[in-house]
Amino acid sequence: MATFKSELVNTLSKRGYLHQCTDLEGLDAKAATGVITGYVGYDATADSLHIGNLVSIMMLRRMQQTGHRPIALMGGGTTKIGDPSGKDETRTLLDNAAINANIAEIQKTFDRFLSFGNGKTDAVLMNNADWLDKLEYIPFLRDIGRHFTINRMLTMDSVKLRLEREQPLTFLEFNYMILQGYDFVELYRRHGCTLQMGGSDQWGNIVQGVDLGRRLANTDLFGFTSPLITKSSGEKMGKSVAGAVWLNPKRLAPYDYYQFWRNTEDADVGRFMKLFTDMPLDDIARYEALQGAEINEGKKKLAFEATALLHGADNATAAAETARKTFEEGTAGGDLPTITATAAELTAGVPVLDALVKLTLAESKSAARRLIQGGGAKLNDAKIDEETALIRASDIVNGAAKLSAGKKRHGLVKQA
RNA sequence: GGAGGGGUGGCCGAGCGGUCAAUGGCAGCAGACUGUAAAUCUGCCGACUUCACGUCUACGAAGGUUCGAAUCCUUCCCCCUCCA
Repeated sequence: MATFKSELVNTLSKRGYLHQCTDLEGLDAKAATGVITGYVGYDATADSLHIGNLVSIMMLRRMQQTGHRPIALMGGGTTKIGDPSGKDETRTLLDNAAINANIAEIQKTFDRFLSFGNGKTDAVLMNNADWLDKLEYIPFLRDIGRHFTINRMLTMDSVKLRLEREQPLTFLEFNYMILQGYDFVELYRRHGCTLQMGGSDQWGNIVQGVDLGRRLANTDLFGFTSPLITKSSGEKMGKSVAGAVWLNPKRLAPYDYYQFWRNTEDADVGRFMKLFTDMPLDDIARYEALQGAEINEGKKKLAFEATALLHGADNATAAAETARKTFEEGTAGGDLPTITATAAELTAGVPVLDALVKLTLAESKSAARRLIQGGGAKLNDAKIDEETALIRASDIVNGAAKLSAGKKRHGLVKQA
């Protein structure tokens, strides 16, 4: 692997973030001699970012770690349009209040990965609604629209694929890339931002911004994309036993986040350590050398480090301890989902079916029945054979009865 | 505006008067094997309950024909292609 002059490009390259760059040598040279301001844009369509955003968040973190200034750009304005990339359907549009509420939540996530402030390398959070909302149609068309040709836009994957698949693409969405390109120039003007990063699916949009910078501001901007991170088995990342892998703890508990990483495929451990933790490369190399069941040690380390970054070391420790008790001791860890029952309810017996549903171990009572019929439900690690089984006071051992759906999903029933 | 084609369960996609809650694939859940891995094999996979080939809700929407429709007819909505 080539060695670069700048710590930034070196790090990005060695840790596996590099997919494409508009001018890698140019970026490297610039980063070697001064502070670069770079940004990544994020949708505000939900109140939480998810695992798919994490690579780019880490890229911003790497920028700061190597002495540069990251900008997290919230798409308060572009969210009102909807990015057509990779989608066949027009997104539901959100109103201002919902978007702003989402941004407030997402900001908390960035606080964990970046240090914000007014210093030279302090991170900045921007919202493109600040300039996009004020745009006037005719002046915008004349100043910006003139630099975009339909011919070119039609060749962009986001547009081309939609058209090839004979799916409708509204004019509204067609404008998305123009606005994203304009964002880049706006950030350049306001903050001297010269680098836009993103996932490989953003390449087209990013290049448009780089071009626009040349035409509009006569300056050289840089674009940098990361590869699409998939599991070694070829699947997309992004499912935990609890559903989507959200970064907001309100949506996904630290314990479940830990478990997501704990269940990483063997072949991915080293790669994910480089991307998603701050572990030194030589440390990672030692874990990569492990074989067979020993790889589990690497997965624990990965899970701990990744969880500690997002949720703090305390939460990571608690999650690791719960996982250890649950899977290695076979007892019940404190971080598992919990419901309570009164003494009277326990005397009468709490139906297992209800408890499974309440603990979200089953989606419905019917699903709970099927789970039991399929032999996947356990009470205190003993298979439940009867759908009518009850949880009684005598099932509460050490303060809780453990209900399980399969080997990995557990919940506790405690006495109120 | 004209002429064709199409809207089916989370997705893709069969069905084209009964045996259809609807073939198949993907995704998902569980079991076996394991190392809380992958691969593989097996079962489940609309909801509800008294678990039973029971009830309810479903094949764009609303009506109609029929003993009986996702399948036929009418009107409406939406999408695609070609023409103007």
